[in-house]
Amino acid sequence: MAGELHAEYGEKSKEELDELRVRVCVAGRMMTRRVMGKLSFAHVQDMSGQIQFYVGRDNLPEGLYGNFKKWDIGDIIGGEGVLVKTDKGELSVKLESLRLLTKALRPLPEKYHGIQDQETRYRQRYLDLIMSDSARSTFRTRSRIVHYIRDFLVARGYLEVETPMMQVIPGGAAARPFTTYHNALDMPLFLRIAPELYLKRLVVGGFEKVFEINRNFRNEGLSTRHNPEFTMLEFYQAYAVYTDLMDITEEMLRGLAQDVLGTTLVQYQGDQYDFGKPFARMTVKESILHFNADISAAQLESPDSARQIAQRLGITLKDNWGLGKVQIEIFEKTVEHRLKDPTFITAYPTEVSPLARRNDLDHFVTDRFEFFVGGREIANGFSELNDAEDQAERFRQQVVDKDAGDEEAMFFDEDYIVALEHGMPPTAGEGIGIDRLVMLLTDSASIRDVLLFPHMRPVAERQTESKDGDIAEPG
RNA sequence: GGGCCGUUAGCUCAGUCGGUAGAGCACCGGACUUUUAAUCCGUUGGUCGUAGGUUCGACUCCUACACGGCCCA
Repeated sequence: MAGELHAEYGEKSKEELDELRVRVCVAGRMMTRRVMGKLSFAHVQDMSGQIQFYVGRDNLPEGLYGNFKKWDIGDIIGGEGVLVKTDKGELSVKLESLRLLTKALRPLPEKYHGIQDQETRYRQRYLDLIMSDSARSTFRTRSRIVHYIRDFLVARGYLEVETPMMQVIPGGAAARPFTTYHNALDMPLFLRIAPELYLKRLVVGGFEKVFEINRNFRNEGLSTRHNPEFTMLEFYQAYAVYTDLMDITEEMLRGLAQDVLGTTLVQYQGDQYDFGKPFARMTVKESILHFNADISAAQLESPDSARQIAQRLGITLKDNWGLGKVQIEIFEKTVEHRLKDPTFITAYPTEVSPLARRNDLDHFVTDRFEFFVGGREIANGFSELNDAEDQAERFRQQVVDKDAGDEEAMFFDEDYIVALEHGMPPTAGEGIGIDRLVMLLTDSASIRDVLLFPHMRPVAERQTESKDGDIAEPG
């Protein structure tokens, strides 16, 4: 592999290499070619990097050099020869044999500027990967992030599991699902919006530490932060509370940044966030007061004045919204985008947390947190609601909201209630959006830059596609 | 859903006041035994996103639509 050759022999001098006579065999895509009569140079790229081929006519079998000159940039070629240093000091393979392995029928993008068109980069990702170091690097980093998280959890005794992607009742989040249909069973099915309720069934079953890294599907618009399918980590731990998960999250993200970036200083879109320092922690209410000097605690706790504040902020209120929902709207409007440094926000209203356990001292809020960095939500976790009767009541409220027109409200999941009735130990669980985490750690502005194949609207059908004789033009 | 910007050769981009389209790279032919976006000479390459409209004449002006990007909800 090209990269390995550079690592092992890159520092050797011309003379040392001549003495060693290292024979190598390298294959890859021809990225550049410089023909100077009877001698040519070409760069060949494989997964590990590039290496230069030194192609001399007189070193190759009769006639081969003439063929080589006919091949194109983009062709896949394989060569065998000895390692040398050129006069300019570049490690190269002085070829003694050379083969065309795969012919490229279409040319590569322009070599100097690369692909400038975002659309081409997304629609033809293979070209982006051929041409762009930074694209390759982003997806390597993504893989490394997922591996780190998996190792981190497995090392702490969590069991990796897979739960249904197709669900009879989509649950575990507030979102519109995709629907599909099972012909043999003659019934509708939903692509999952979250694995949460299944993972908690596993905790009921005695798998006390479980996690899943997999795709969720939400039927929403597309944006620089939203793709219809995206990757989520969810993990659950019995006999833990939400503050335990905050500690684990902090440890994991700090170690992750160190592993992936080599530092705990995260550079994102011109800003820098220090994952080495303890993460800030404050409640929803505290954060609203902190960022809104003109709002008092008393105003925030009175339904009437809270609604007035929301209206003043331009929030369109709905009649069935309670105080908790109004507070969260104020939070999202005035606080969320300002949470630049790593921050845990806690004490989310029960009204907007239908799966979270109520706080023992204040039933208005739950033992829940969300984690923010760079003004974006990265994680959401809480002590799980394991009281079957309370959960049933919360589902009933969701159904009321759904009937009132809230398409993101949850369904009543009777089967899940039955599971809870069998007894779920006190448990804390958390979800982390992998794509947003990858964006953060790869300094990517759009979620499309961290998805190999982001969802794109199909290009319009070409009318000129079939021109074989369906319309007879007068000759 | 709203606003702004973009769509011209395979790729990256120019295109003046409305007068039938240019460059570099790639491709094709030629020269060249130490190049690094190699260089030099020559050639080839176009439904100007789509459909209408205005005009003697539209890449250019107008309208609608498609796709994409960014911002906002």
